[in-house]
Amino acid sequence: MSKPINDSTYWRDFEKNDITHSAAHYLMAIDALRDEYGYARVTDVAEMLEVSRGAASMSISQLKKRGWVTEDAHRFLLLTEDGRCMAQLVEQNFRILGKFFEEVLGVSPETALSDACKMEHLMSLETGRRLVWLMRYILSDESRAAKIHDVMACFRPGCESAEHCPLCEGGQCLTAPEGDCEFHRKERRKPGSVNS
Amino acid sequence: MSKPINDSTYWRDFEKNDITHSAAHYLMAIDALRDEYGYARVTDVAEMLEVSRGAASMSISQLKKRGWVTEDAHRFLLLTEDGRCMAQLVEQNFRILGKFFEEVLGVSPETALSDACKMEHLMSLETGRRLVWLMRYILSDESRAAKIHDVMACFRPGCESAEHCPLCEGGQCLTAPEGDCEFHRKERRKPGSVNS
DNA sequence: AACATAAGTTCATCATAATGAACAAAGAGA
DNA sequence: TCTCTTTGTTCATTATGATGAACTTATGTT
Repeated sequence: MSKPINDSTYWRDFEKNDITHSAAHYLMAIDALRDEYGYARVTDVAEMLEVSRGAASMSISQLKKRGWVTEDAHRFLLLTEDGRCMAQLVEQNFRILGKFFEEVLGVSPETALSDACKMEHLMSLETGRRLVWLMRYILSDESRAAKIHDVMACFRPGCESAEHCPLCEGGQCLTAPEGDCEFHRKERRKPGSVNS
Repeated sequence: MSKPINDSTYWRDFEKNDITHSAAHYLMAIDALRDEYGYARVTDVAEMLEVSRGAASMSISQLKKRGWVTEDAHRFLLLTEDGRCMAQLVEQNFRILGKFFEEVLGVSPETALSDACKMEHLMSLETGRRLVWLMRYILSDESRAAKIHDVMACFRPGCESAEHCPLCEGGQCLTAPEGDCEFHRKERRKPGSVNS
């Protein structure tokens, strides 16, 4: 088994992640509600996330057991130090990924935010910080930023459009073959999709 | 609700993703096994992924129902056109993210591969293609690549070490506050971790 | 033919995360 | 006080994805 992709030392990391997508959004909802209204109740969280009150109640009681959520003097929901830490980490990752996808890669805001939201709780602190470092470098110089934007503006999917590809030459080609499967047909039907 | 992070139009996209992390690895395992040995059976897949035969059997029967897996003339597992398409897409995303994290951001191989593996099935085709485009630009010129590597080599977490931060000035600071919570304490204990 | 091993499926069980219905408790108004 | 609404919890159910045990159905070997 030479291919590392199914290496059992990490393909199950997904399950052992510090926080689930769902839990992250419950924490962020409590944070956002307290920010906006000064308090957060089970019903408010349920409404914000558009889940049933039952689901919110059960999920939040799990978060309490994990020590991420408590109640304040008025019995309103409150993030603990650990809970706020997790929420901020995930929110930060969301902003980092969203900004990178949209402002550096030039992905449509729709797709950028959707992708960022899916990946936000899975990116490690180290990777997130380094991505910020890269963005800070790229965007710190006007002409450098402009050059990147120019390059990304004439983005075309596929290898053919590139005169010279340092990626393919250095190993495996990283351009997905445009197959005639269900997925690519759906992709081509998308409004505003960029396809060769 | 001005914050888009909990916007219900996309926080549930996570559940509605085309493929689950688990399903992606079953497909990739079948692909890898056929590549290496010319055939793939339920037991081989179970062994490769280190799951029980029962789990593999049930998961694979789901993949058959979805039309991603069939059997060949010898009753060995075989990816359909759609199945191979999904597998290749996810593998491509894994390679793209892994290469980006490791070779551009300078993340440790361990973390780079773990992060890539978690995110591989969630990155859209558009974002993946654009990330390849960016990498091709960055790595196509020797001095440009060297400059990026220099910049990333002197990476330090936190804002303080940067003289000038175009990210913070343009909006919200993207550097996660170094809180004293369970998560950051664990992070600091990691061997080889980069912390201020 | 008889027996052992290998391969694959099915079942009971568990965990997460959702729904909707039922129910309990707390407040508000006539 | 009685009633109605809001709030929150619990329960039965569903779906996914895992385990381990039991079981069936090959495939060999002597």
